[in-house]
Amino acid sequence: MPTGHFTMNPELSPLTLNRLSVYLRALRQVHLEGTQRISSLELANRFHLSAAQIRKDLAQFGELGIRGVGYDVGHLRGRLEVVLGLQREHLAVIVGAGNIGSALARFPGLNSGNFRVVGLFDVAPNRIGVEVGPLRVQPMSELAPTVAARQVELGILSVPADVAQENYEMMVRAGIRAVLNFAPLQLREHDGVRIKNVDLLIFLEELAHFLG
Amino acid sequence: MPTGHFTMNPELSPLTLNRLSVYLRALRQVHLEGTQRISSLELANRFHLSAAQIRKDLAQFGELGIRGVGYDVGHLRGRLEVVLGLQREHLAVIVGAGNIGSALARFPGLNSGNFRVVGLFDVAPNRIGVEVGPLRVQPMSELAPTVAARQVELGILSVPADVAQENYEMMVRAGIRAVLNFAPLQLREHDGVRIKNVDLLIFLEELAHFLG
DNA sequence: GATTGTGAATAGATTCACAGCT
DNA sequence: AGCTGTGAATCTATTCACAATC
Repeated sequence: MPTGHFTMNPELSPLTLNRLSVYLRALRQVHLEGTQRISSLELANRFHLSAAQIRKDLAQFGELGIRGVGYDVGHLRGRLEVVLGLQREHLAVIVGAGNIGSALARFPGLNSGNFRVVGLFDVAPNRIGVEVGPLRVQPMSELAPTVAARQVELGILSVPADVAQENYEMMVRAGIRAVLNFAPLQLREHDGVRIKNVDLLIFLEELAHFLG
Repeated sequence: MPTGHFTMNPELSPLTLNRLSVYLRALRQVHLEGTQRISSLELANRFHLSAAQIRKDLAQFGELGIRGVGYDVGHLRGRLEVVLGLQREHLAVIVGAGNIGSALARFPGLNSGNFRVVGLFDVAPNRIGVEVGPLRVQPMSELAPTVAARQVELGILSVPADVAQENYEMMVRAGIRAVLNFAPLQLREHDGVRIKNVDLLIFLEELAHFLG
């Protein structure tokens, strides 16, 4: 299987990227069950996806499947992990030790496999030092040193909206490379420091629309 | 019928719906600042949106703006609130009083304005009765009575993946109308009980892709 | 003069359907 | 015989550009 080309990102659309994550999750489950091979149709049926779309999505990374047979689960899984940048562990810090930040610090999903939270920061003096799951809340002054020392790539921003922009800027200056933003506002993005917004109210509002 | 046409949902696409929420948030902010009128261009510039798209999105609800002038902020805001089903308060319950569920129960954003959490449920006997913000954790047996008595419409599902489907089914049977799902799996959706998935790991995976 | 609302143009995403491998 | 990979067709979304309106 010639895997020479496409080491450069072929500029995936957000929709495709999202689906690749879904495929990866499905493949990991199938892999755990011991299945060696799976066809696009089986995958589609089991996980309510579109077989044609699975093939189109995957085909852009070369010929990953075997015609007449299907996909090798382990191989495809590995390939998607590389595409999604999950072949190694990524370190993250959380800024904002309120409800959401503290919950995330304790959330096992964020501390197993591909991601690990190595710091939890807050401005409030009365929060500093408090133990939250495996972490202790640290003052903001320790953000930049931590990021530099441990080569932290990801920042999780869980502060109130009115201080979110300045906290984002601090993350940028500290050397963070990408930010997951829980504050309900549109941050002004700095070059090279990508933002992914997670706005719980917007999710609820979308549901509310269907309630009429 | 007070507002004539389009009381029936004109079947908005998820992308449009998402943007309408963003517009509403922007308008609320502008409204608070006391601004009476705003043009699509001003809105676009301030919030990094596309003016043409704002106009196209809004135009499907009739002629909401005034040519040569712009949009009346208060009127447009009200209109979007109706479209998004936010003209009244929606009650919600949380099933799963773990990290995420407890954080959401305490999250002020979910308890002000258009949404109110009126119940927090869990199976674990040692969690029952624990105070979490304004709520006490209740046993699952009280879910259906609560939903029925208070006409709860929204369910927030924050349980582990392996019990998510059965807890979703319980919500459906209890009479919940729409579910925000934090469990990392694809639920089998029942007719009329819409699901919105919020998968934190998928968000991180999308960011990881850009870290290479 | 300014700004909306909109048809036409463009770009993008999904589905179809089948040639080409195994 | 079965399933992938893919060009063509379709569907959807976005942007353009300007006539209609204030």
